[in-house]
Amino acid sequence: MAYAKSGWTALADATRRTIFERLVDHPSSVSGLARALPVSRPAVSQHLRVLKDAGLVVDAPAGKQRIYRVDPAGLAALRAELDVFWSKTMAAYKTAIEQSPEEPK
Amino acid sequence: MAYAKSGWTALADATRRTIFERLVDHPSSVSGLARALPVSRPAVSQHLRVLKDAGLVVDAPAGKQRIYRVDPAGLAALRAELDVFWSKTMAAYKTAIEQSPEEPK
DNA sequence: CTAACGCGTAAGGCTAGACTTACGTGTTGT
DNA sequence: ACAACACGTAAGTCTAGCCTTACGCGTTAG
Repeated sequence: MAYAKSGWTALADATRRTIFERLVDHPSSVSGLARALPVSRPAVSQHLRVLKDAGLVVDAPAGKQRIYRVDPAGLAALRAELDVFWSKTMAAYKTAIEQSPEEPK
Repeated sequence: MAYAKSGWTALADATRRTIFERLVDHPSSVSGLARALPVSRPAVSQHLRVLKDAGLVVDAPAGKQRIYRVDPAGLAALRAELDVFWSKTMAAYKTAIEQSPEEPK
């Protein structure tokens, strides 16, 4: 399942990262988030849209409200991508100890 | 240690992510990276500056060139931050299942 | 010494996107 | 029924930042 936008892009903005961090702690409604942030409610809606498109959050209607929560699948995808970076880096780091690899090209 | 800019911001841009991915595979010079990318060499320099400020890469002079490589410490910091998200999300996910049984579809 | 290479930085143009206000839709309570 | 609430979206403004060309500094080869 391909996401509309990369999770990296979604978590790039500071405000959006704050929203995500709050959702990590506990699910919230849109206005609940907006009340705790220095931006307007529509701005929060737009941020949530980006996070949703990235697969990082899911939403469910709850009466008049709409509760957003973190989507474990999207977070896992990001984690997997980062782990590839990590393992490759560690592998290169390990081989770099005994010899000094030079890359002229 | 605090970095000038968040690693999330540094990896937000697609071009910068490509540069980082190449450095994950093997250290490179600036022009080496520029040759493989559809942007100019100064653009690569500016991207590397952002990655360096975020603590994700380190550079070392090598003759006329300047070799950039991934900094394991910066990558580990990002990984740690993501792991916090992950563990918190899993904890909330687990209690959500225990308290309210998920209805099968 | 001089020329060429590799790199970083400055200055400017231009697009992406973060934010606002205004409005429309669906839901709940009176 | 109407009114209030929660939310999403449209339209427009404005800033951040990505990319370019032009230039200056250090390093190496001839």
